[in-house]
Order: sequence, then C-alpha cells, then structure tokens
Amino acid sequence: MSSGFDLNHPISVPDKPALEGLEQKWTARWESAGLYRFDRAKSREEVYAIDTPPPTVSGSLHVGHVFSFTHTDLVARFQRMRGKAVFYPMGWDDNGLPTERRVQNYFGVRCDPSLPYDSSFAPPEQPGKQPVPVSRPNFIELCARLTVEDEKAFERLWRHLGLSVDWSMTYATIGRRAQHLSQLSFLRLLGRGQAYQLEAPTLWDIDFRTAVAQAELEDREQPGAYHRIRFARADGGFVEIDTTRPELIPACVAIVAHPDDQRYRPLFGSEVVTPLFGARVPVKAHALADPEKGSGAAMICTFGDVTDVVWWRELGLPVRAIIQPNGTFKAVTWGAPGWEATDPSAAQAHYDQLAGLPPTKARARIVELLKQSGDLLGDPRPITHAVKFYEKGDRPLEIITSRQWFIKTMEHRERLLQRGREMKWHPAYMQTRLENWINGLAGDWCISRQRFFGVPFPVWYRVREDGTVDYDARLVATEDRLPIDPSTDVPHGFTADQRDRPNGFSADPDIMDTWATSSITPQIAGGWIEDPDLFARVFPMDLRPQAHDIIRTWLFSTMLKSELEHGTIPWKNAAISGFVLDPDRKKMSKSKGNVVTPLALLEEHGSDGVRYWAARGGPGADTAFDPGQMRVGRRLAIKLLNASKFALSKSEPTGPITAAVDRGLLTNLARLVRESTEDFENYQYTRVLERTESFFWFFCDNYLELVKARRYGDHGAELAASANSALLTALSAFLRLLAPFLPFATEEIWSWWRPGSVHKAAWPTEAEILDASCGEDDRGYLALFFAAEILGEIRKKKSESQRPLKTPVARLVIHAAESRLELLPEFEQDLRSSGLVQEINTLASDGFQVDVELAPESGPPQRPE
RNA sequence: GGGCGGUUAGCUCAGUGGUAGAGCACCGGCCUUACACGCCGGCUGUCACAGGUUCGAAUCCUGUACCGCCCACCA
Repeated sequence: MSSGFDLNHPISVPDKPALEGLEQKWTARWESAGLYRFDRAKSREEVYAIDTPPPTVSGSLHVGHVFSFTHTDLVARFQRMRGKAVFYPMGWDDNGLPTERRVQNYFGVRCDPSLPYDSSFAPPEQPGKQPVPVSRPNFIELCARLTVEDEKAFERLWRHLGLSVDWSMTYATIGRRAQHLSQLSFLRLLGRGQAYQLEAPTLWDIDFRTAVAQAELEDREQPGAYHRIRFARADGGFVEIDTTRPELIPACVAIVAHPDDQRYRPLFGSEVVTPLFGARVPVKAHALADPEKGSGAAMICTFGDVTDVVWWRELGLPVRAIIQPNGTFKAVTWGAPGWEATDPSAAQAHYDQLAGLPPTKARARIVELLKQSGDLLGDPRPITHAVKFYEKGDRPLEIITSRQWFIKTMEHRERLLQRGREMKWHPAYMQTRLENWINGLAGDWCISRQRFFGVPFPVWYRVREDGTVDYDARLVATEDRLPIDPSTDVPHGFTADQRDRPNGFSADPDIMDTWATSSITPQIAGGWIEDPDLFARVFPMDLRPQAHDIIRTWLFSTMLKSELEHGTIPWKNAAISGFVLDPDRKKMSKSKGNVVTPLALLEEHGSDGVRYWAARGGPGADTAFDPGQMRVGRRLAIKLLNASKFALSKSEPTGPITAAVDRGLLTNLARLVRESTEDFENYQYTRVLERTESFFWFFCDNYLELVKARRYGDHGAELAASANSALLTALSAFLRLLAPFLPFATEEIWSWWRPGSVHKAAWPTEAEILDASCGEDDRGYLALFFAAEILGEIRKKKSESQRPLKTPVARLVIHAAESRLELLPEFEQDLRSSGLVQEINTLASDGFQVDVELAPESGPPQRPE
C-alpha cells in the first residue's frame, strides 16, 4: 500500500527512545499527510463505513467517551490495514436542550420565536439579569458561535487520543446539512403518510413545557401516599378508592373496577358523585383495573397517568382537563358545560383554592379540604412508588392534550424486529435490548417539541378570516427551499406582512426531537441527496458503535428512519460499548464528582497507555476506571520502543532463517496473526491485544535473551543472520498487530526503519510470516519453549541463591523425556550463552527437572562503605 | 412484575468439558552494554451457593442469593 510521507527511510534509532511528545509529532504529520482521508474512489466493497456517534458538545468529554471512541478507532485502524478505505467521519451533537440552556446562560438571551430575525444583533457583553429576547434564527446563530469553540477543543482531544478520523468530514446536528436532511426526511414521510399530526394526550414536562417521547422517559422512585377517598352513591352509600393524586379529583371523569369484581359489579352503569366538586361520574368496568390494588376501584382522571389515557380512550370518556402546560391548575367555572356539579357554588369555592397552584401544592391543599369534608378516610398511607420523569426533567411528567407530530412506528414493529436480526450485534445479547424495546412500544413516536433550539418543522398553516389558525390547511415547504425556518421564512404565495394575520399564515412553532435529527446520522454523514455518489459508496454502513443506554433512542430511531427511507438496515454491525465504572461499580458521572479530565489522563499516561486500558474493555463490558491498567499500557509501549531499538540496533547481517528456535518463534507468531485476524474481524479486539501482548513479553523475556549472543555474531555469521532476519520479521508483525492499540509508539518505531506509515501498512498475514521462515516448524516451536523453560529454571536458581543473573552455571543437569532432550542441539549454544552455562548433562526421565550448579562466588565479598 | 448481563487471587480481569491463569498490588533478589519508565523469582483461590448430568464441571442443566442494567398500565 502507498503512503503519503517519509519515503526516505534509513534505519535510524534514537539513543533514548521515549513516548513523550509522540502525540504532537505524529498527529501533526498524519494531518499534513492526509493519512486518514477517505478514498472515495473505492467501491462499496472496498469501503468500511462507520456511523460515528456525535458527542454532545455543550457538555464536556469524559473518560467514558475516551473509552468507547477508542474501541471504534481500534476497528477503524484494523480495517484500514486490511486494505479498506475507512469512512470515519465525526459529528458534533449541538442540537437540543443542553445547548439551549448553555447558550441562554452564556450570552444572557432568551429565544422568542415570534420575533423576526435581526441580522445586526449582537449579544450583550455581559449577560444581564434580564435575558434579552432574540429570534430563533439569532438564537441558532449564537449557538453555532458557542459550539464551534467547543468543537475545536473536542477535536484537539480526539486527535491527541489518536482517533483516525477523517477530519475533513465533520458535521453538526444543528448544521445546515442536518437541518436540510431532517426537514427533507420529515416532508417525505409526511408525503407518504408516515408522519402525521394529532391532538392527543401527550407526556409533558411542565418545566420545559414540552412534549416528550416514550424513549425519553425514566422511572424514579418517589415518596407518595395512598389517600382513601369516598365517592357518594345515589343510594346514600359510598364507593371507596385509593389514589396517590387526590388533587386530580376535579378532573375525575369515571370510577373503574374489574368486570369480574363482585364488589363492584352491581354498581357498573350507575353514577357516583365526586367529593368536594359534586360531579356525577359513571362507574365503569375495565380489565386493566386490578382488584388487588387499593380498594379494587380506581378513579379515572384526565389525566393522571398513562393508564388513565387508556381507560379514557377505550371507555369513551369526556375530557375534564385542569393542568396547564406550566403545571398549574387552570381556572375553571363550575356549572359551565363539561363542569356540571350538584352544587356549583360549593364546587367553585373548593376549586378556587386550587386554581393557580402546582400539583404538589394543590395536593396538600385538597387533603385539607377532604379532611374537613370527611371524604378522606383515615390518614394517608405513605408509600414509595415509581413515577415517570422526563430524563432531563426535575418534576414528574403530566399528561396534557396538545397538538403534536408523530412518526408511525407501531405498524412497523415486526419488520424492525426482523431488521434487528439481520444485523450482527457485538455482543450478541444486546439485540435483546432492542427487541424488548420494540415489543414494549406503547405508541407512535412523538417527534415535536415545544422548544426553540432545534430543527423546525418546515410547515405553516393558513390563518382563517377570524384570526384562528386552521391546522388542517397546511402549507408545506417545497424540497428545493430546504432548510427553512418557518418563523422567518414565508410560504410561497404569501408576503412577510401576512404572518399571523387573518387570511395570512402562521408558522408551525415546534422543533423536532433531537433524535429525529440524530436518527439520520448515516444520511447526514454519507451525503444522502447532495452527494449520491458518496452515499452509494458508504450506505448501508458497516458499523454503528454506541453505548447500550441509547439503544431505544438512537439505534432504534436510526433503524426506523432507514427502514422508512431506504427499506434496509442502516448498518451491518452494531458494536455496543459498556460504561466506565467507578472502582465501587457505580456508573461514573459528574454528579458524583469523580470525573477525570481526559486530557490530564492522556498527558499522564500517554495516549497509548489510555488506549490500552480502553482496549481491554470488550464489547458491551462495563469496565472499571483503572489508572493501573493505563500504566501497564504505557509500560508496554515503552517496552516496545526498547525491544525495537535492540532488534534494529545491529540488524546486519540478514539471511535465511534457519535456526530452529527462530523458525519456532515465527511459527507461533504466524498462528497468533491468524487468530488475531479472525478475532478482529469478529470485533474481539480485546483478545487480540491480550494474546499479542502476552506473546510479545515472551518474545522479550525469553527469545531475545536466548538469541542475544548469537545475533551479535558469537556463533557465526550465518546464525547471526538467521536471528537478525527473524527479529526483523517478528518486529514488523508485532508492530502491525499492535498498531491499532498503540498508534503512536508503533508509528514512531516504524519510522525508524520502514517507509510510510504503519497505519497504512498491510495487516500481517500468516502466509507472509511463514514465507519468511520457510514454513511451519513444530520442532523449532517445541525447542523454543523447552529452551525458555530451562532458562527459567536457571534464573530461578540464581534468584533463589540471591546471585546476579550473570553468575555462570558450572553444571546443568536436565532431567526430561528423551523426546524433549533430543531437541537440545537445536538451542544448546543459545542456552549456554544466555544462561552462562559451562557444562550440560542430560538424564532421561519421566518428569521435568533441572539441577543448576552455580559457579562459586568469585573473590571475597566487598565490604560496604 | 418481565428480561439481559455478572459473581474466578487483596484489586482489575482472561479462561465454555480434561492438573485453576495473567497483570497489578505485595514479599524477596538482581546495575544483566534494548529497557532501573528495567530484570528475575516468590506468595495468593470452598471458581457466589445448592442440587443435577458426566469417567471428569469454573465451564453444561435446574434452582437460590447478591450486584448492575434494560423494560413494564406505577390507581
């Protein structure tokens, strides 16, 4: 393979090789040589394409990113050396709430989508107390300004870590291309009926004041209490129910019990009256009601939880909504249509004490009222229960009826399950996560958010003559205009002054869920639409690397979009990284104050050292943060420098590899290469590192020691030539095997004696090594390990005798099976020099034993000073 | 409540039917012309627990416990 630089390559080994400074040296050279540029002349079969996860730029990179991005880079480097043109872009996720919050605080502004774009706007020097309102396009500009700085810092870190990304191919999830394709994808789905708008009860965060999707929920254990409440029956009796949300009694539209529940069967079809508000509500039967829970009867409110929504829909109940988008109780006129009460003024008097309050305060208040009225039976019984939260939110979600955009998912579930099975998962069991998620889907994907910083929907609506918006009269942007912002752009046939005017138009105020954009990262990176030639060469991609916590979001939504747009899987492989754990097995997170700055780690242990630690965490494996392993990796890199210096320092003469131990070494190395190639193809990079490392240490500790004298010429030129050639062959293979893991040390060493970059060198092959050593040599293989074993016994004796290793051995008696003793001539000379052995005797024996007789200590011991 | 992983030396982890392993840590020793950012040696185990299959189980099966994670209609 060709490479772009350093074609002059005299062997030149530094006196004191060191790791320090290699990151700066080589990142600069790789960049100037364009080493990792994607070669778009290659056909799809010759390409290995990666759908890199775009890190969130408004946060900071942490050690978990370093961990998982290293895994991807290992695979990228391997595939590149296998001859693939590696498509390895980098995206920046600057879309969404985290950035929105950061921009608000940093510049002291607030997005007001109703404002027109002001091209001369400049943010305040210092953020003031009152945020300055700005238009959405201005807000997005500020965002781009801030994130561009973050992105530079991220890129520096990634380069320092040695990621072999093609830095000419970056994208941002709020970038023009991402906006264009997000809107285009939306419009096409809309055109095909796969996207639709609906006014329906939706999960709602009252602080962010936006709808959220099922995928963004999380359960949190919260303290709560069962309140036993009585509802009056017409016959003067009562129905008792338990509720954790008594404040929703004014929103109660029915009571429900299980159809088979004998206690309530007589009541089905009758009406009861809500306490405090005197609303008549029916008693209904539904199979979801659990006779075991509470009293067996429950009140249905619009809406307390998702079960209420099911009951409301399936039982055909009316809506009596009381919670507003900001979470407070809205004003209600009791006695008005929909709010009928037996005593409207009493109901009003009670309700007025709740209006304007948030749910928790309203709950406390209504408990007082219920106590006074006698409708609260006994004391509230405290419990702990799981409550749904928006994953970024601070207060429990409410369910609020609102107009939202959805993408159809429910009708594609079976096909998506099949697509999941078409992919290879690393590790395989992660596929179960996807299947669990798909099987548990409760509804279509809500993609609209009532936020500002994100990709807007390219849609306007007609405004009626009376000034109300006609949501059925959609004005959809044409594809050639994209990307557009409907809050400043004007639909065809209208003028700007018709915005929000009678008979004019009004913009869709919402933006897309961040996953609606992230779900097309393969299309954004691969040039879908604007570069069909590139797209054909990279899509469907080979690899999606990501963490397991976003299988239900990023992975799933990307599969959905790919299915709907292209009818294929988006990638052939999904490699799922684990988390980095504290030593106490908890997930590392900022809130625990245990986050280490990645750059400091890289500087302390060297990028190769940190990569070594990361590479030891296999696919899917949660891995402990362990600086000890980074030190081990660093030592491996240093050892590689020094062993290479030895191998290259006196590399003449070379010649045929004839000595048995030399051929044995290469025989073992050839097997290692074969197995490592298979392992790497299967994303088992951890095994490659482990085995290569292990054999490399054997190579250093035993083989190098055995052949040291010989390669210096002590046993003649021919045997020296065999040793030198074997050393160079082995070194070349070791460097290439370790190049994905230790890109800096291996590149440095490669530059001492080989042309080009090790990262563009061909991955070693079994055949190549066996060619160099004229085929496999099992006898040599056995001889090498036998020699190493005897050498170990000699060292042991010296160590136990507390004598220097250079102490001569006067006499060696080797007890072993005849079949092994017969190998001795193959390595006798090497053994004599490396162990400083004077006399060797052998004794046929069933077991293995070595008697070592050290030379007497020479001269009188020196007196300490 | 359902599911997925895990449990092996003080620590981090390999090991998927054939005599329990590595590195780190610890202890002892060694200036050995590649490396003192080094080298050599040593110590360390009810393979979570209980049954079962097998000539033989860390490994396969059943169950249990604990840890972590994912999911769930949570009144």
